[in-house]
Amino acid sequence: MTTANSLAHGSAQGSAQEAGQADLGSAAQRDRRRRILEATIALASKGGFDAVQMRAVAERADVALGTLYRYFPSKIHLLVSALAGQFEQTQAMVSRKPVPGDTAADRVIYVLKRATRGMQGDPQLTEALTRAFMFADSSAAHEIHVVGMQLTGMLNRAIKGADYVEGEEPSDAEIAVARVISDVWLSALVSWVTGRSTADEVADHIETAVRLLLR
Amino acid sequence: MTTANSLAHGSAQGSAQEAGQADLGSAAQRDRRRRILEATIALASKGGFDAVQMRAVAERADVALGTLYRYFPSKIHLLVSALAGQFEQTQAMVSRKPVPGDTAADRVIYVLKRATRGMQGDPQLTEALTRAFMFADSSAAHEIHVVGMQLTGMLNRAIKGADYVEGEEPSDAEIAVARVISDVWLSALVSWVTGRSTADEVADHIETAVRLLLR
DNA sequence: ATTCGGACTGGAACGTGTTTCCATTATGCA
DNA sequence: TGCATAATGGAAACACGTTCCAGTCCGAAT
Repeated sequence: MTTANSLAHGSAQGSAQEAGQADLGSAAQRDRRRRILEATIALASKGGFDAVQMRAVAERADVALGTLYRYFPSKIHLLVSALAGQFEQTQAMVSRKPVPGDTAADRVIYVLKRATRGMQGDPQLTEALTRAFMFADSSAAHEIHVVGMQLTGMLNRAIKGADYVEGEEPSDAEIAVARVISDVWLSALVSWVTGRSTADEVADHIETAVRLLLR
Repeated sequence: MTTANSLAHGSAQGSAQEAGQADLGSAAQRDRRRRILEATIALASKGGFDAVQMRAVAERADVALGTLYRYFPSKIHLLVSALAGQFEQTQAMVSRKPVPGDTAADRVIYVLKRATRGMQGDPQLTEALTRAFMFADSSAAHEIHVVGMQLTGMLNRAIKGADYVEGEEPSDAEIAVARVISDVWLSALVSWVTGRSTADEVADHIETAVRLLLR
């Protein structure tokens, strides 16, 4: 019996099947949650972080402001959850076929460039999600951890390439490399989002870093 | 407890231009600026990002709110400028003697661990400055760039060790490595600030990354 | 000394994230 | 079916970053 409000964040817990989202009790609740995240993405996509205003999200999702806050305890939680959702979606698409490339470096670069291009295709959305991720404080540690795991998981799959096996644990060295790469990727994303780097510079920087790390 | 305040390069006085920050004309103005940054550090040190409230800073610095905004156009600008000041101070202390260590990796690790320990000694201040840095948008691009340069400059000096020469430009490869390392350091700092990593994990992660990059 | 222009003060006011409260509506259980 | 409880809607209120304005102070030019 989930006590009262386990519906808050959409993450792990209940075990359950369904890889990602939380299992909300009723279909109506699942639907509200979906509408909220949908509205969040739509507003972020149109106007970035500042355009994701809680009143606007609530109105667009057709829920009361108080309800929105019951589902997501802050704007940051909301946006980071949305980021996790987007990631999951991307991962589902990517993980259908093995990553192309002959070396680990090639595969990682392929994956990252693809992801980067995807994000650059919707700059406002990327700005909103990235800034939320970076601004998050410890109260959103759990949501952030979920995203971090998605990211390093994706990288580990790319590093292993065809040798990748579902349950297999990566070695410590592999984990370390994946973490460093995701650090670089996030920093690069931030610098792009804040207008300090161009898309090309981001791509170059990531490629350089990966080749330094996977040699 | 870093309680900074000697960030104004003492000379600058008379008239001239002085490379660094805009040097405000009158002594009273320089003093206001100093008081503001001092108040910012004090409040941040006591209660972190949230405690740096613009009204509180203004009151503590004994200036009107409007004046505070004339000196620093937003809370983010204020905090990132404070960060630059702290950095400058650290650098001034560190740059007196050459960095110890036989290899580039050792020197870089030495410098980063020292800096990291310094920041961990005042967690609230670090949280405030780090989150401001990460949340900054393009309007603070200039302030951020200053900090980035300080950081990569510090790293380049550590990489070169005794061979370091003031005016000499680092090679592209060196710049790339320094940037990757600073990316890792910032990410590690963020994860520590948000409670996702312990201080030891941060130290380990940085050491691992540096050894991967400088081998 | 007077005047002029810009900087400073004090305070009100606005926007948006967040909290709070209560009436109303769903939901599940006996 | 009727009731107890939880969830939701609706709206006001609060907190803090930010903006604005009217009046005051100060130094420089006349």
